[in-house]
Amino acid sequence: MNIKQIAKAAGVSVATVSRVLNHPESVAPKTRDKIQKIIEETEYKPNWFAQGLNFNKTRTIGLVIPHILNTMYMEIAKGVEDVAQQKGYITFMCNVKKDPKLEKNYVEELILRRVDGIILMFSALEDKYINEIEQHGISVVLVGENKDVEGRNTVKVDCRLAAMTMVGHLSGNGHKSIGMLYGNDPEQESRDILQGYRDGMRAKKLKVNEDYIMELDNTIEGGYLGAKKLLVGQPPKAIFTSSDPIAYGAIDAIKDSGLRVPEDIAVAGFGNSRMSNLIEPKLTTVELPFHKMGVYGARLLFDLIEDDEKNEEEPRQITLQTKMRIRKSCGHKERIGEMF
Amino acid sequence: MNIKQIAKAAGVSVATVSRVLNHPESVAPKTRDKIQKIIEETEYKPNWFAQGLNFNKTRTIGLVIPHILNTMYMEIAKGVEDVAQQKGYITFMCNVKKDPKLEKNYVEELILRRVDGIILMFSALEDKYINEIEQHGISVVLVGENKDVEGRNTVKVDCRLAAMTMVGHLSGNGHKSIGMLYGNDPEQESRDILQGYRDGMRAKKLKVNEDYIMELDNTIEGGYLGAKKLLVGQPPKAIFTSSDPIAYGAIDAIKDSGLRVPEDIAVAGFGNSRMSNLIEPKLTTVELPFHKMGVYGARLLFDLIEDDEKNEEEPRQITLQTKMRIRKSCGHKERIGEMF
DNA sequence: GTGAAAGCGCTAACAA
DNA sequence: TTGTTAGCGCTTTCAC
Repeated sequence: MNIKQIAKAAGVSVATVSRVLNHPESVAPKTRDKIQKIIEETEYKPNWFAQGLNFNKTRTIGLVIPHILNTMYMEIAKGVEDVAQQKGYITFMCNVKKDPKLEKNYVEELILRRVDGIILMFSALEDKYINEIEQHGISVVLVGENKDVEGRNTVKVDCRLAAMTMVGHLSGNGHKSIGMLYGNDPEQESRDILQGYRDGMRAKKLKVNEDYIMELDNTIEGGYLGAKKLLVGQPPKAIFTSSDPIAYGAIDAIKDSGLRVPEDIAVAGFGNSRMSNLIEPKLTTVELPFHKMGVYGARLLFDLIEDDEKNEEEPRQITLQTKMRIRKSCGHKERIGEMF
Repeated sequence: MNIKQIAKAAGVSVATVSRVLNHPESVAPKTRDKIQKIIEETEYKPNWFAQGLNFNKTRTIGLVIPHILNTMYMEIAKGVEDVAQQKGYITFMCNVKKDPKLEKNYVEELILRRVDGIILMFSALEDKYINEIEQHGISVVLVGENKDVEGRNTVKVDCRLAAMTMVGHLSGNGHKSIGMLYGNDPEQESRDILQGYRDGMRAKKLKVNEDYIMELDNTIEGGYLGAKKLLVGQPPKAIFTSSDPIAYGAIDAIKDSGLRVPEDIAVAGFGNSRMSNLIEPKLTTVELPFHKMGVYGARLLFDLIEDDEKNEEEPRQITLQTKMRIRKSCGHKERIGEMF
């Protein structure tokens, strides 16, 4: 079923049908009704390619996700998708599996498919490459990027401050020697957390023992192995980790060594993933506003897409704040439940 | 940059450029090389809409996901995407949030965008509607659907058998009164598990106490509340649940009541989600081959897409088997670790 | 081996 | 208010 057949059936020209589709007010009510009726009856839908060829708009956005099996990322994705859907856009979710080459491939596909905008989540893409995307007339928003990118639209979280606060909290619980297990990924975020840890220690005038700082895989296994190393000799009284999975691994390792959490060693994580109040003991952690990041990122993107002038304006950098989730694992003296 | 400019730069007609793109062997090597060089230099990429208008193929598939925050679904999605990506296809992941109306909307968008095929995961779509999709020349594969659909290409899991086996295992551990908490969703799967439970009880000649069977929300909270109800009066010695989250909730409830798992009440789940070997006690559960479901589903779909004859053949129904994950929560007498 | 031109389905400028 | 037609960028048939 194409526009020609509709026109024929209605006894009008294709132009009139096209008008009914795009500027219905410019068609005589009688003609319009007649055509609309036929369109409904036949369930005619304009050919998407033909429309694209004329409009060069697709009502489609691309969302580049580091890894779809990671619920944190998917919460951001949901935020993006919630907004997109409400706007009547459809979203290409690309699982780049933390592979920069794959990410590039996907972005090229997105450009090819003429998406109206792209949201890059914790992207590994070089700056000049992002420029290339924009040269194709595609708006770009970076979400969850903590790198100091200038001249870009970004949504980020102040991880350094969050880490500082958590160290302050651990110190407030009486812990003086605090170890730090941080992941190698997402790179910038981990670095910021590490920096926050150092800043927090300094703020509380605590001595940083470099042997207590360890870089490892951002996985449960990574946390397990890292904590095991920390446990030989004189372990710290508290361990702060740059992600919840690392904390789970650490807790497992501590238990396996016959020690108790938090009595012997306190643990605090970062991310507030779903299971953090399921494990024993429930995990004290930093809650990141994942869904919100997606929502804000998407709104920013649609602002750019729908309002061309916005593209000329100064890029916006939105910074979101975190929340502390005080549970049992950090050895808080009064169990006050969850703190907001 | 378009084909005309390339043609001009090479001093040939657009037809020749098009030939180099689509049937390079039909062009004189000298001309071909020259054109190819220009194409590379200019990084020319054919306009996707124009190509679509001619080919009516998009190298794109649609994947309809019940909910992207559920890791199980995303594991299936990853399986699909792994295959798609390897085939050079890009995947539209649609998060339908278990809303049939939204699902329909999304499918319509996919049809509009002329995807080459659609994979429906635990779909709520009516049969006649799936027929409509196929009438648009789009191949459809159902994944994770246990409903008895005839004449469709499907990949499913034998949940009934898995549930039977698990009941057998619990019985083998000496439990005679076994309760069943089953979710209301995914509908068919839950029903199959319930059926497997009944069949398993019968096979072991155990009496089914209808008060021990309860339908509830497939969430941690649902499991918690359901188990609480079971705990008043004379509770069963073992609880089997139709999903891991329900089991987590149940374990939490049992602990909260001052009872121990598995000493007082054993628990077994279904699904083997990530955290099931993190919680205390580690959860005995049924592992579903999620990733495999996605891979097989995608392969089936690409068979249909790439080989038109296959569409005429008898639809294929692939049934995958599950694995038992025996851990601590079921009170297995000899702690043999995980059984495969 | 290559070019001219028709056609894919649609939109919009221009004419009537 | 409506119709005619060029054009969007490409593929392919038909001549040469």
